[in-house]
Amino acid sequence: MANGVNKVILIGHLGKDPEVRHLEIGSSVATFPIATTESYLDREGNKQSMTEWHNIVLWRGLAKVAEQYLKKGSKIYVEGRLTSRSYEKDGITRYVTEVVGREMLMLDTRGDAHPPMPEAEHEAMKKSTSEALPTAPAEITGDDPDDLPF
Amino acid sequence: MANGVNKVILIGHLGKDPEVRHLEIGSSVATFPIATTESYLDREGNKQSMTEWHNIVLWRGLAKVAEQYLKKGSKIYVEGRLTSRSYEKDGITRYVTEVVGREMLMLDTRGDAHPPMPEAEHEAMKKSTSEALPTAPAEITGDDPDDLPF
Amino acid sequence: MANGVNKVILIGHLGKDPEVRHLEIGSSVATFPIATTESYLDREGNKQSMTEWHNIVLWRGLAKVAEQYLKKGSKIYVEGRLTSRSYEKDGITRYVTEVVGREMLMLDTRGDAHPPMPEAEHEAMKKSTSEALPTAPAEITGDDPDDLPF
Amino acid sequence: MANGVNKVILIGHLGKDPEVRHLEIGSSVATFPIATTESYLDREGNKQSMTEWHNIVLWRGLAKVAEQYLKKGSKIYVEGRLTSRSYEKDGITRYVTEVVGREMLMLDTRGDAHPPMPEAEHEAMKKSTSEALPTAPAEITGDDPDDLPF
DNA sequence: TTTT
DNA sequence: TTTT
Repeated sequence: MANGVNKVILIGHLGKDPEVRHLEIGSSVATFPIATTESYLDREGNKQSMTEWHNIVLWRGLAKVAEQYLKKGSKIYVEGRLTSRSYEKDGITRYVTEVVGREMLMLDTRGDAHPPMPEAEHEAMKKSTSEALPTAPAEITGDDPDDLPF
Repeated sequence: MANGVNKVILIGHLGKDPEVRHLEIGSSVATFPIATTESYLDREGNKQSMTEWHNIVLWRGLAKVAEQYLKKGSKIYVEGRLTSRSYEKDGITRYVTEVVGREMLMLDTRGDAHPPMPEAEHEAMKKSTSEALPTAPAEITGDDPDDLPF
Repeated sequence: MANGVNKVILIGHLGKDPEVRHLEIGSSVATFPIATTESYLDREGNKQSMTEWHNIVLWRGLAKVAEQYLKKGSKIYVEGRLTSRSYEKDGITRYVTEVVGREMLMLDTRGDAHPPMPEAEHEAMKKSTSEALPTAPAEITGDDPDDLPF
Repeated sequence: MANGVNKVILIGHLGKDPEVRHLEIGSSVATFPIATTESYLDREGNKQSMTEWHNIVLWRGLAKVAEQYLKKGSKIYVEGRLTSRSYEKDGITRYVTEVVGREMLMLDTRGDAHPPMPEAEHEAMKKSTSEALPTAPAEITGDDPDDLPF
């Protein structure tokens, strides 16, 4: 039952170029690691930093943006959900935890090429018509159910 | 340009019953205040608490859930976006800041009636078909563009 | 370099009672799994749900609250950071991803006992003295202004 | 009762240079507006964007960083809490909603000067000593363990 | 291994 | 009043 919340928010740098796979279905998926580094001062007042690595998975539109615009070193914001899965390797069950991105922002202000349109996960928001009503919602919806590969 | 993030996460209690309006278009909107209370110990070790009031706005499916299941005192989780708007009253321009909810969870564990189905903003997630691939995305998409009034 | 963000927000239920260890240093640590369940409707309109399991780690004050008040089935909100670590087992390097909680809220509205004081991670908030100033900050600080490095 | 959550996460650009006040107490406060812009495609496939303006308030160390490094146009990440307050002006009670920042990150990758040390709100993190234990916490604490009430 |  |  939807009585749960599963939300991850990260800002970090890609540790590698994205690996992108184009699926028969017409969908795409990009995977890459990002490092998030938080700094602090230790007891002696020395600067310390904590770096964590995260496996990021982006689907569809976000995968395509990743393929075209992200590379090792790129700085991004990702909002998504935590997932874990297991797989067999050498007869041993191994576990991987990944962050599946729902939103992604590129944070490099370099004069690089830019995506034609910022992306939420293969989605486009609709124009709202709220007039004198309370603030209209920021819908994020699909334009056409047919472009949803599921 | 979609280089921005605007996210609010609240857990609090309704200060009043929701006011719900059913719009001609077939859509609905619910508004109500919630109080979020954070506690802390002051310098003397006394317990202090900080309460803030927030104007919540829910549209469509979430408005209907609010109408049916929320009332003064209900405890909820809301994730949404901050918006501000102005209006004239007595010849004076006034400003209101509201939180437009994208997701809402009811947190009362009382034996009350429950919504038939948890709601993201008038949306239903689609079944994903990811097989042996990296963790599949948790899509939140509209089932039918026609039920979107904007 | 503190140019990173690493934030996780979860609402879910404990899959087991917390395991608590009291360390020589006088500190405590509690660990337990929680399940977050998100629901959605698939293409055929059937209800589907996605459950993910997360390893939660709570330190100090939060560990003590967990020890006293949490048990299998308890519903909680946790805000924290994602961390991964490796360990050897049977000559194989294994990886674990955990969520180290910075804030925790108990969400059970049952008539159970409650913690005497809500806890942020071994912190107490200060009374603020802001009067006619912009909204006072919700400080989370140590007890002694002298240990504030700015 | 700490049964509440009040969290705001924004990424946007400063609309003006920060206004900084240095208080007698030795503290500082910076205020400035930021715009968050989210983009989307409307039904006709035209690009639309939604911009919201937010009043940001930063205290102490964060105020000093703002004073030194932020200016009109700067891009930042802010995590904080929503607050509202009222004031009288021309005999009329007016309301303001502000976001009091707990964490701030500068997101400009321009070759500008950088703050000596990233800042959380007047806090310094401790070096953790967790070794063979579960992932150590990313403490944000005062400098003196004795001021930890647990 | 949780919950509705 | 910002930015791309």
